[in-house]
Amino acid sequence: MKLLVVDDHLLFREGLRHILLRLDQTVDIHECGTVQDAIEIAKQITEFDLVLLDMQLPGLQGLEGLHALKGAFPTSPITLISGVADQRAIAEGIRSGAQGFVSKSGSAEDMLNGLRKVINGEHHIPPEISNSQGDGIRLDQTYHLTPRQIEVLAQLCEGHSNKEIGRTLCMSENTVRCHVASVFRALGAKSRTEAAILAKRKGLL
Amino acid sequence: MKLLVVDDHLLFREGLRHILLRLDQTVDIHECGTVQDAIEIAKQITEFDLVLLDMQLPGLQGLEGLHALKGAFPTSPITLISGVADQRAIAEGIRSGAQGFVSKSGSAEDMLNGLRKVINGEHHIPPEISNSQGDGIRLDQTYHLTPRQIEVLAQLCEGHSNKEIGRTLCMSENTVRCHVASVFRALGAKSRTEAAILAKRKGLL
DNA sequence: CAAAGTCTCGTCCATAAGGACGAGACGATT
DNA sequence: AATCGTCTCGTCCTTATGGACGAGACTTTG
Repeated sequence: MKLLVVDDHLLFREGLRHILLRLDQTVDIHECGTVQDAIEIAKQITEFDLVLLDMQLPGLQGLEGLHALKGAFPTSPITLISGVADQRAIAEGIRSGAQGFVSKSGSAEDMLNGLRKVINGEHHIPPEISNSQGDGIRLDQTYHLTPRQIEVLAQLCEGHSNKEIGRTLCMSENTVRCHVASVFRALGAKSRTEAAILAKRKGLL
Repeated sequence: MKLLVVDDHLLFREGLRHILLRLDQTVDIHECGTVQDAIEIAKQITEFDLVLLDMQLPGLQGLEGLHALKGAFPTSPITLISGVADQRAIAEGIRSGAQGFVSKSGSAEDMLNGLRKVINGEHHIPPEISNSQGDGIRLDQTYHLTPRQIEVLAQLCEGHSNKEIGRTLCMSENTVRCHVASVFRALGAKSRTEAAILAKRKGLL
């Protein structure tokens, strides 16, 4: 069984290797640190039984990385790994063709069960995430922020003024105000300082 | 030998455990996912030979977490772990009393060498980081803030307005402004959002 | 095609924030 | 006793912030 692990943390890959050995004694584990490296590997090996992709990577990252990887390994099932269980990103990942998702925070058993399902051709999403999408029981607030709002929020979190944000993002100060107001509504913040704190605390960037 | 690993990713902890076993066959590894949990552990076990702290954690995070952990284990050497080698954060961590730093991206051998140094009472900073700062980490920037200024800054970091701060600290809004202005001068901040970020980043509270 | 969402920019207005002064009260230091 | 630092509060002023509208252009979705 051929596996590919794409994660920039060597130590994490080493830990993962120990876990993956419990899938099957004959596993053949290939590793790399970036999507770019994975695409290089694709020139030699065109198919894996499973590709594990970290969502936080240098270079091609998140969903972009997923799309690139799908192009490199069109027939291999891809499972996403992430430290932060961002529901929206996961949902979009599945919609973009990922076969499953496992959390870095979960137990080794949870991970192995999920990966076995994916190898068998099923999909896998941790119940605590799919539940909150199904019943609408949102335990931890998933915020809907548009791309532009996130850019503005990022600048705001650096302590920049509306005028400065407008300059760096090439939009009028009025438009910045508009996005800032939307962000405040979305986060329930009363001031930019509060928004910055919430953004950092909730890991919205 | 008693070790404590504070990292929210169970899988990473499991990987780390395999690495740490190579330090010493008799290691007694304790684990938890947050600084809050670590403080709970401190009620039973007050001293470790080494505490490993991830800098990206939910809840108490970064330097704030480090300060809290220093309080819980005042006599135990603390080594920071991070996926991103942020020189500034590392320098401030060392300045705040951490004994060393190891990168998640490094090899297992690098990590073990670093940890051995820390256990032996030395400091450890990866050469690629200390080099780029020249001949070591400079222990600079000590901000002089009066007690009242710190109280105001703490409220400011909660996202409160001058009026609110005045109410909670029993002083006029004018006096709050005065203290805020002093804090800005002391930190070199241009806005309250920037001051809040700096205060959190430098661990001034 | 139509509807919905996003991004853009504008106006008007009230309030908050921030800078630059002065000044009195209080305690500790010299 | 005199000085220094801190805390307190005030005024005057400019700028920044935030809320509440409308409205056109553009893309995506149904």
